[in-house]
Amino acid sequence: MENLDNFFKCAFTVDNVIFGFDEGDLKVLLIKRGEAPYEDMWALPGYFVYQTEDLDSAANRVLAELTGLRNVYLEQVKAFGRSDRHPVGRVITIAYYSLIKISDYKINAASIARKASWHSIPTVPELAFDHNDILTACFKRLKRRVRGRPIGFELLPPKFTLTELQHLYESILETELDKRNFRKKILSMNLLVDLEETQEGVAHRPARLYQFDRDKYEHLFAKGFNFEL
Amino acid sequence: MENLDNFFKCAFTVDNVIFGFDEGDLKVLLIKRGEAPYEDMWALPGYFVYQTEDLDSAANRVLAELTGLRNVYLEQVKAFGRSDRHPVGRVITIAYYSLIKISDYKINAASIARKASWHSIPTVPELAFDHNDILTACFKRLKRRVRGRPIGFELLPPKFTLTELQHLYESILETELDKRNFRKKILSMNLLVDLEETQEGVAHRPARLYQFDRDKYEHLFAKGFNFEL
DNA sequence: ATATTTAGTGTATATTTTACACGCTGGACT
DNA sequence: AGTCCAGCGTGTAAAATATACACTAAATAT
Repeated sequence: MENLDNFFKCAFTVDNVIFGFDEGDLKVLLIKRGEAPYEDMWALPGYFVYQTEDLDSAANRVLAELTGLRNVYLEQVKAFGRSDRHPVGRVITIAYYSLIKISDYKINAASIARKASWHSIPTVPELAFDHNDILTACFKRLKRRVRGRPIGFELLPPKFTLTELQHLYESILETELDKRNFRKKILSMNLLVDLEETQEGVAHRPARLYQFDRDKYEHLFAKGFNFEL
Repeated sequence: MENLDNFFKCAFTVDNVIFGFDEGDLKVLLIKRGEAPYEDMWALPGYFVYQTEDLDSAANRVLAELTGLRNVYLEQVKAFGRSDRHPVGRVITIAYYSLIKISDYKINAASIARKASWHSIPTVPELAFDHNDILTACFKRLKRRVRGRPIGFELLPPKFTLTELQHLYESILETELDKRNFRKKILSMNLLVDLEETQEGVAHRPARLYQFDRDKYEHLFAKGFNFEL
């Protein structure tokens, strides 16, 4: 460890599975590759880690470049490093996933240039490199995490209905939930503020709007409270 | 991604948190550094990943070199890559933890040369590099994993008593468990074979010995069964 | 024989999870 | 104005699970 004998020309990248939720569906942002290898295939957004850059910063950078968003939920999942995973050289990638409010996603020059678009999770096509493996690992992590941390709200607009929240959980957990039991449980945590407003412009009885009380959660969490759905 | 512009001289290593269980205590195998940086400090066993080597293979290699053991439980946790984490150059490390039966640990030339020794988790000293962070992350992962997968058995000899098993869980979860409830739960899964043997040479009523039925677990798991303690 | 140490066992209570159906409310349509 | 439609909002009983708890049994040591 004390010398440079074992340093060689190699690279590491970060790949970021960017999740969004829209039209009752969990989606992931993919980009169309414009060059070999894997030209014209869909791939996860990723880029090289600069020499003096922390991994988390690199992941945030990739996210900001593509979506214009900062300070969003971002979590490292693991490293992927099969020695043959990249045809050009030895490239290890560190996989992250992030959760964004799809309505905040800003189409910018980079996202146009890289032909970014949203794909429903259940119908993601074959991806470049080992990106299907990476996506699977990140989705699995999200599935686990969402039950023990109140991160689902990262995917919803600030005001949401309980039905929207339920559909979000159903998409992520890939299961159906009972409406009454879901509401009982989520409301019993007292982390949602009833805004005493209702939806507008819907062709049926409008639902109440709620907001997640982050401060209250942080406070309870510090005292040992555990979110659990 | 298509060219080598972003390749630079760097390195990646694997660091392996090797857990063992002995005398009712969860332990970790540390080595005493023989050279700068961090000379004479305790550190996690780790080494460079060779240019054509998979990450998992490298982690297994580190483990085998030090302990002589192969085919043991090994799980990647995450990458650590603060740009200043290594004083000599840019070194990203991939953290693994492994679970071994401490009685199988073979003291060999490498472990003598690297001055390897076991340390109780609660009293681990300050470590080189960011190795305390790595240890913490791996321990946390183990804590979560051990409740949802039957991996605790990896740390015990093939024949064990229920009290030993309970103490193992107590060390990992850092909590006390109720003897009757623990037994009820673990036995109700029907994954333990009662060997109809008892301990020998103990100065008290000898306990029954059990064995984990791995085949049965695999079979049940394939059918959707979930271990849960 | 008796003291010491750890093994092994069951029940009652509290808590959590699950299953389940109908009236309400607003807009859309005619 | 009346009716239709779609999705909202609500409570209870039964089942399953988790928790709390204390004594007798079996071996060695003295």
